[in-house]
Amino acid sequence: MDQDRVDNGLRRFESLCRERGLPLTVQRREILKALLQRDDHPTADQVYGCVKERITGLSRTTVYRVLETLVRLGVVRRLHHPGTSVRFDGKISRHHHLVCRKCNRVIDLENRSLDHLELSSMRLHGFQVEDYSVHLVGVCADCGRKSRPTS
Amino acid sequence: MDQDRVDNGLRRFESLCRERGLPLTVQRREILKALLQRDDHPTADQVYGCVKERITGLSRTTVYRVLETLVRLGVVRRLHHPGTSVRFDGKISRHHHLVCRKCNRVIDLENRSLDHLELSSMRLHGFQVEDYSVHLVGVCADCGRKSRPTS
DNA sequence: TGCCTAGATGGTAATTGTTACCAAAAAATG
DNA sequence: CATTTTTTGGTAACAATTACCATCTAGGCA
Repeated sequence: MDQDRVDNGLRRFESLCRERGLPLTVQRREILKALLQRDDHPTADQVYGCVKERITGLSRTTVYRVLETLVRLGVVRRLHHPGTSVRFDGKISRHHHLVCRKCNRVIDLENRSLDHLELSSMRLHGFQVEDYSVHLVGVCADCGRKSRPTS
Repeated sequence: MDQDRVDNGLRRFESLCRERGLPLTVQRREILKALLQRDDHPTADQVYGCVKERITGLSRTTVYRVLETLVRLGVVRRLHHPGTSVRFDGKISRHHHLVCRKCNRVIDLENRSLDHLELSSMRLHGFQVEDYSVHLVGVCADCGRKSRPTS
């Protein structure tokens, strides 16, 4: 867990709220904090699971709504894993994903050489690229170990 | 629509079925054919919608099951769009995706310069990469036009 | 060709993830 | 503080997907 990322994220969130006149609620702050403190990509339900201990009476509906708000503010990313449900990621700096086709796990990958792809010369039919990420699909270490026991 | 892709896909599917002792059913063949004939990424329900006309009494459940089987065989890809439900793609050659963050549309992008990223030097923590794709996130031509009417 | 068996299909019911709705509660503003 | 606006909580609705089981079909064999 990276305390700086947590602090910066919260600060950025607070100033964005003031800018747009959005009330700063306990729920929004705690849900964002929980996301920033994690290194994985929890589902809405997993977020609910870990935040409800800090906010008594927290509703699942609120979690969905707040996550949506945070995405709109640009402080959280929505991810679409091969598993099932939508996932959320508090890390908004450019990073890529290792996707295991066996267990469906998605692991973050930070890699400088993938961060600077040359896109300018591409014919994109009027599509304006704002960001990108590379999805590497394959077999993760755990699953690879399982399928070939001794080699 | 690319007749070669359809034919090749069906042939590959049939030999894979024989290899693994999977029965060659009408439903499997028609569902795969429908996917190969399309250029977009339909949901299970959209596949159901266009195949049920050719197979009377086709069940939605079967569509889900067959799509799963086709993915396992490797003749169809499962995609996870920002929209909601899972989508399926009969094109299994390497290609990339333009993802519009406004309308959630996903457009295929074929681009040679993205097809040969240098991955060998990467530290992947034991992850074995089999394939990859680049997701370009931004605003599609239609949505861009809407938000800035005259410029 | 017709029978047999494993495996696939159809249809309904159950489950899961997500959204709609509205009354009650909490922020912001002056 | 009082007011106004927005959010929250909770339930009900909804949509996508899966479980289950009786029926049916493809493929192998006599």
